[in-house]
Amino acid sequence: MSVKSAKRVLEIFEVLSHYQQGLTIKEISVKLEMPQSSTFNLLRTLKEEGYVRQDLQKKYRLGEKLIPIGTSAMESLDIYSIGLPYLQRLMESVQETIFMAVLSEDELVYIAKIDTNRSIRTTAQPGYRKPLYCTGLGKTFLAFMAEDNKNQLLNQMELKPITARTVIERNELEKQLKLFQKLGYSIDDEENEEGLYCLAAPIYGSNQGITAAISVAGPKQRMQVRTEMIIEELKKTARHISKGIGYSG
Amino acid sequence: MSVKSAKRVLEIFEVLSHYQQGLTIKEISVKLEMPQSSTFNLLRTLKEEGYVRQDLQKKYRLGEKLIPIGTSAMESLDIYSIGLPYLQRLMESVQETIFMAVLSEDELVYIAKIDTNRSIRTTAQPGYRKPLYCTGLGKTFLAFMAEDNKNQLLNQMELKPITARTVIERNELEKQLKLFQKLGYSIDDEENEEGLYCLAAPIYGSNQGITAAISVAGPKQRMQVRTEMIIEELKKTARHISKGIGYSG
DNA sequence: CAAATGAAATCATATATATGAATTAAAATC
DNA sequence: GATTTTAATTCATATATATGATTTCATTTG
Repeated sequence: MSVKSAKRVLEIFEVLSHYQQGLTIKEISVKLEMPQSSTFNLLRTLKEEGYVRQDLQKKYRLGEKLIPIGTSAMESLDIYSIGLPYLQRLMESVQETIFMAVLSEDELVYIAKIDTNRSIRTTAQPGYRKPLYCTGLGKTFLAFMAEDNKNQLLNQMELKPITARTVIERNELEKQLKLFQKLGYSIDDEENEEGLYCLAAPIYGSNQGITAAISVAGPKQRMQVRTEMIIEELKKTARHISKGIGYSG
Repeated sequence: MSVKSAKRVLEIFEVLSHYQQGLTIKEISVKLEMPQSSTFNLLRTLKEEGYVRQDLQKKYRLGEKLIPIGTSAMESLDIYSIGLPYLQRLMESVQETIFMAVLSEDELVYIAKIDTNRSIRTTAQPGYRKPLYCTGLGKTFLAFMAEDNKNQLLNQMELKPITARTVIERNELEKQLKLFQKLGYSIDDEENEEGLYCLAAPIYGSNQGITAAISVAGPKQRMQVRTEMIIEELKKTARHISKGIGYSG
């Protein structure tokens, strides 16, 4: 049996993370379907400990204690410290922005972004979440994870259009995933941000499964004239990092 | 009354954030002085929800769910989004690294770092914690917070030497704080990192108290030849941000 | 390979928490 | 500024959880 109030604490964190402008007790209790009095007690505890705070309008927001906890969670990933130096070198050789992400339930979480001096506009940042179906990194997870895991995720996934090019047909998406599997890398052709073209590859860990994904992202045109070279460097880097974190396949 | 298992969840997060290499159930239960069976139940719940995970050696570590939560906590601070553009301009005018931090219990938490192209070596990063007594930002909090609050913090604070110049005498520290109060800014002269000189100033919020602190950090020599100009820009920026977040003093 | 350590799981019951109802406080509306 | 609406808080008790003891299983260490 799971501990009810422990689970509720997590649910409160989760919902508050989606409402950075804060929520009232009522709003939280309605959204999480729990009695106001219980919500009140939990929030009081969390507030006492600095894990939530109340803003000027008395609305509850996430507290500052969670900031170093999140950073620490990121750094406790072996892939993080082992991967960074490789990503730096990848950036230098391809001269485009590099991302690394891990899977968190049905979303990806960015854990690194290596900027170039010729910077690009992108909403992705370390610590941000994005859906799987519309990003190069996300499609990499889907393409290279276990078949049944993939199907389970796809079944509960809503394919909302983000840009004009977002793939919103499940069949089309599955066809792509099969292709990526064969190619050993994934492509995101402005499916998530206008003008942004990404190439992404899987990183495997000691459990022999996909553990993370890395990508090279840049303006479509600049990327396309060097696709071959970028893919080669990308896949090489992914192999090196995989080996570095214990993959032996 | 606070909710026991909710509080324990937070204690688990806290202790795991200090042991990025992971802890066993036993270690956690000993450190937090709670029964193993209770610890087991809580960890099972946290693991089910992705807030902790077990590494290859089965040790518990913070889970990936906490990463976006921490980022969101940072962004939910009004000072964050309001302050950043000002910090960017400050960096451009002084051409040194800029930091911003908030207070979290008895520590400071960095929430921004604006790099220059002439970069410096520093261990400080957004999301990291540092003690108050040995940093420019920390001493700013101590100097500009309410007197009784300061004394309470100083009483429970151990002044460990970090570098050769760290102030480890309480009297000496209090003398400094009084001086900083008068000056309107604080100085960290290699007290936390060799070679690093910082000037820091308080940011006040709508509650009329210190809400955050910002600093300019750079190599001692480079900083000292321009101290006056830097202090002027620093204080100007702090005033602007304070006004921006609702200070009316 | 024996011994020790640690993890996982189960259980009955003492203890802590969650709950709905009631009360108070705050905000919105007339 | 009275009235209504909505949110926050308190409280007694039904309900859920935490606990220590115990067992099993797995892994590590000597």
